[in-house]
Amino acid sequence: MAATARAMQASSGDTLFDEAEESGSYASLSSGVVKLIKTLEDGRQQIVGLQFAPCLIGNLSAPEASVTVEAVGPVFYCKIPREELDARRAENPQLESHLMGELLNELEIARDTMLSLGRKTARERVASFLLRMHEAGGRNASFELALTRTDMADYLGLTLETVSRQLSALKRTGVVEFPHLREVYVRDLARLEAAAGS
Amino acid sequence: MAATARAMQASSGDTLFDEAEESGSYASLSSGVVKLIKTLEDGRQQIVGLQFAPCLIGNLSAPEASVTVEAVGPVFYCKIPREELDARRAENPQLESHLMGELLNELEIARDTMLSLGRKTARERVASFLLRMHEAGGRNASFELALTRTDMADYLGLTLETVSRQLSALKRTGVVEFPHLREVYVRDLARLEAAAGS
DNA sequence: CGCAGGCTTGAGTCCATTCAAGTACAGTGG
DNA sequence: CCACTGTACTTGAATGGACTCAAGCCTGCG
Repeated sequence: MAATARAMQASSGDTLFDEAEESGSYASLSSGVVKLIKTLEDGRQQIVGLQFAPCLIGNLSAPEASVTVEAVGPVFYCKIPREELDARRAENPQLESHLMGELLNELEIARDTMLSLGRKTARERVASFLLRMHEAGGRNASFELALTRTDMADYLGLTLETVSRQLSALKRTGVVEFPHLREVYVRDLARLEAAAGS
Repeated sequence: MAATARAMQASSGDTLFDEAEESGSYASLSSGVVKLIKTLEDGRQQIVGLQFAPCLIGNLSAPEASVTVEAVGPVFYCKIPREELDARRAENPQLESHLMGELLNELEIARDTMLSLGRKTARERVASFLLRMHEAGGRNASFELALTRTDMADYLGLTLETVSRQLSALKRTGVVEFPHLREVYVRDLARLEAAAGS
């Protein structure tokens, strides 16, 4: 992309940006998935966003990140110096409005997640999550989960045991199958949607 | 402000925009508070945002609102036709970047709320909320709550009984006082912060 | 083949919810 | 001025869903 961009890679669990720490660059994710994490002093943590390639990572308004960004599985990305992208944003309204669109989309997802976290049961949260991954995977009956059970728990505001139990229950009742632990096969989409509770 | 803007007012509980419904205008909030609500089919609802005057209300990317917007107490605002504001945005990069800043701020708040909803206890959520209102009110020891217990519950992902119990507990232990139900007096800020758990 | 990390399952506990009274308070009309 | 009414709020008792703690099981990999 940019002349000064630097190609990088990271493996699962590596930190790309640290909460409240300054960073001189953005990152353009070219392949893989990253999670955005917020942590309480005592270690409890919540995944407040997932980003899939291709996308831009980094706080558009300040050099300090407001979340920790970690790779989920292997990740390829390019570092882009702040000054460079900021200069382009200033002179290119089309880029700015594209970024605005992405931002609005993230806000919308964040608010849906707030509804989930605040008002849905464990069953509904897990089912909604499967449904979203199903849609992200082109509505194919079988798809791959990027996240471990622990990450799902941190994303859904549950414990990993609860996530596991809910997945088992969905499997037991014939709604989905798990050919390979991280692979999901949707057997009864209507019932999965019903379980997600909208 | 704009030549074509129309001054309006609404009372507590009135709906300014309806979820998934098209609207030909934005609203510029000149006084009062509004809540952004998402609702599940069975009626459970979650407040996914609060907006305080002065601010702009409305979906910047599409004419359909993604949330229901309701007045919290009496509210004064101006309707601004979509085309008008959109035209200004296109020709005025400074306005656009101001809006971008507001949006980033909302996203940040949404993510903090996700951490609250997903990982904090009832006590911590209620204490954090009081703390945020305390800060919004200029860190004055006593301040007014804009929300009813029911609204607080919908914002914090709790029931109104739980909110009430937590407030009573904070009062009983001498952390805060409630001279007039909606009025809060912070008696021990350090302990309130401790109860908020960061 | 054995280890380690990820996952499942079980038993018991606890925090928030539900259901149910009962209290405070503002507004209204007699 | 005071009873009346409705809304907001508080408090109690019992329930239940998700959590904690604790084994044990897969499975990929060295």
